[in-house]
Order: sequence, then C-alpha cells, then structure tokens
Amino acid sequence: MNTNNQIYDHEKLHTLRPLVVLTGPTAVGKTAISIEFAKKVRGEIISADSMQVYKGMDIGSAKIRKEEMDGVPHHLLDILEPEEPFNVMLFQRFAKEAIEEIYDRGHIPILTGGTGFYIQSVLYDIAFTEETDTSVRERLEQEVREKGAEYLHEKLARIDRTTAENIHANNVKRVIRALEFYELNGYPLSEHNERERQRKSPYLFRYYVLNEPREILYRRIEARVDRMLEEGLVAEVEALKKRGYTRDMVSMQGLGYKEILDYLTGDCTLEDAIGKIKKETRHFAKRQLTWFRREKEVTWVEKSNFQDIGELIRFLLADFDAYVGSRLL
RNA sequence: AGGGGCAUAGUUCAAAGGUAGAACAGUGGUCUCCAAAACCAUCGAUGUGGGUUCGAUUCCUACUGCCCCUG
Repeated sequence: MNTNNQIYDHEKLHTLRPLVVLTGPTAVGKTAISIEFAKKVRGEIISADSMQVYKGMDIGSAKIRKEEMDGVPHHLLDILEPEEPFNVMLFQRFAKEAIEEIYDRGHIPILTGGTGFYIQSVLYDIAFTEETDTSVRERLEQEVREKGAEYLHEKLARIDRTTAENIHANNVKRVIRALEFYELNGYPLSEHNERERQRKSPYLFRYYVLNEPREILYRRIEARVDRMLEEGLVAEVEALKKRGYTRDMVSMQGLGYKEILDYLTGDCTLEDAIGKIKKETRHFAKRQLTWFRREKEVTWVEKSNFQDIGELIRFLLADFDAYVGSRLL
C-alpha cells in the first residue's frame, strides 16, 4: 500500500517543520532505503547531490531510475544542463522551495544524498550573501598565477588573520574565496562564519547517517564502479563529450566523468581510468565520513547491526515516530 | 635437478658498514556559494639462522621464498 496519498495537517507541518536527512557514504545503499522509508512516512525525496542535478548524467552519478522510485516524488534531479554551474547556494535555494511545496502537499521532506555541505546549508539555513560579481574571483585567480599561493595567503592574513590561520596557503581555492568575500562584502569571512555557526536549525529534524564496515563499503564501491562500466558509463561520457562539455565545467568534475574524459581524450588507458575512479571514490567516501563525524546531532545507523533492510527500516520508523511522527498527529 | 639473479613499508622503488628515504595505498583531519571539489596531517619496512666487525639491515655463509636459463 502506498501511503503517499494520505497527508498530514498543513498547519502543523509549516509550524513544526519536520525534516528527515538520510545520508551516508557513497554506495552504502541510501537510495533503496530512502524509498522504503518515504513510502512509510508519506515522504517526498529531495536529492542532496551535486551531480544528480544534471541531465544526461545518470550512470556515473548513480541516479535513481524512474521505475525504482515506486511512486515516491523526487526533487532536484535533472534540473540543469551539464554546462550550467551549480553550487551550495543554488542547492539551498531549490531545496528550500521544494520543502515548502512538500509541506503544502501535506508530506514530509526527506533529504537524501551524500553531499554533507549541501545538507548542512539547508538544515541550519546558512545565510549566503548575494554575490553576482565574478570579476573579483577572476582577478584573484590571475593573481595567484602571477605571484603564487604564498603571496595571496599573506594578503589574506592582512585583512582576516583568523581565516588565514585556518586555511593552508596551498588551498588556493579557499584563500581566493576568503579574499573575494572580503572585497565583495566589506567584512572578514571569519566574522560571517562565526555568526552562521551559531545557527539553530529551523527544522524538527532527524539526521541519519548510514554506515557499514570500511572493508565492505570499499568492496561495494569497486563493484559499483564495475557495474557502471557495464551499464555504459563510457558511452554516457562520450555523449557528453560530443555535446562539447569539457573538464572546466562543474559537472565534468564529477567522479567517473573526469576520469573517463581523460581516457576518451587519450590521456590514459581505460584500465587506468577505472582504477582511478575506484580509488577516488574510496577517498570520497572517507571524506564524507569525516564530514558526518564532525556534524553534531546525527544518528549513526550501522547497517551491520541489523539483520536486513526490513529491520533497519523498522528502526528508522520507530525513531522517527518517537521524535517527529508523534508530534504531527 | 644444475646454473644465475633477487629478497627493504600493503605495493612500486631509493639509500647506506654507524640504527633506512619517497611515491601510491591505508588512517585521521579541515571545510559556511567549484564540495563527487580543494587542502592538511600521520601510521608503517631491511625474510630466517649463523659468522666477520666496536657496530650489519649493508660484507661472508646456510636456509627459506620468488624469478630467469638449462634439462
């Protein structure tokens, strides 16, 4: 039985603002669990994923297929062309819109996906300053090329000592962002960050992090990469390449895409590319876990503590009911 | 079986008669508009037994294992 046709009280939803976050490292099995869970709690899924927003990038981003959705509405999939840029601020804007619509429909939003930064931006409603001027960044990028990373870092230290101490000089991307922030907003980034860090979430949320033993996760990652190849990852990337998409686009920096692109350009063998995808996906999963460990207020869900998916879902439902569901009735 | 070669970190490779370096992997971490990105830190090794020597992982030797050639 699909419970999605039932709804909660709109008023209550807009006041209590329930929100479920279902995340975990790549390949841990978020998708299947999110569907089962969503069906049970009358949920709609918002994808918190920086690559699945792009059309034509299905295999490499492990995007859920229509037939797998089982009637559960999904948001933020296939909303952009690969040449369009995407970032946290845009994600936050789209996700917030989706959340309000979901409340209007009497349903519960479920944020599912592996991009911890994106989840944080919505969960704590981080304020991003409106910046449209890209010339500053371009100028700074030119400056690093000419004068080097140390120079920029020292420049940052002069205007924002705290941020400079926090960012290693080699991390050019961040140093530039901090300088850009100062120039565009007139006050140091550290001040802004300090303020935003105090934020309390506007949501009544439960933040579940799915996990499993590292060895198992790594094996699943490698098996999944092999499956992507079988499903036609190379052809998918080839099609994108034919349409003129290149490495400097945000979309083409996705795992699996940049490596296959290198292969198609003749920069490496297919075997090398595959090995690299596996390796970098493992690294990625590790970074994701580091992020979630640091995130407060999360509930870790170890898959190996459960007999099967069914038992895991029952645990999630009981937990959700105790903290959220009971208050919606 | 005979001859030769090689045994150094999980892997690939350095170095050296005075207590071994690196890359990659592994592990930990940073992150407030490129985050599937960018960046930082760190664990870890001389196959085994003798001998020479003040001192060996390095030289000699036996063993073990691997590789090549011959049969």
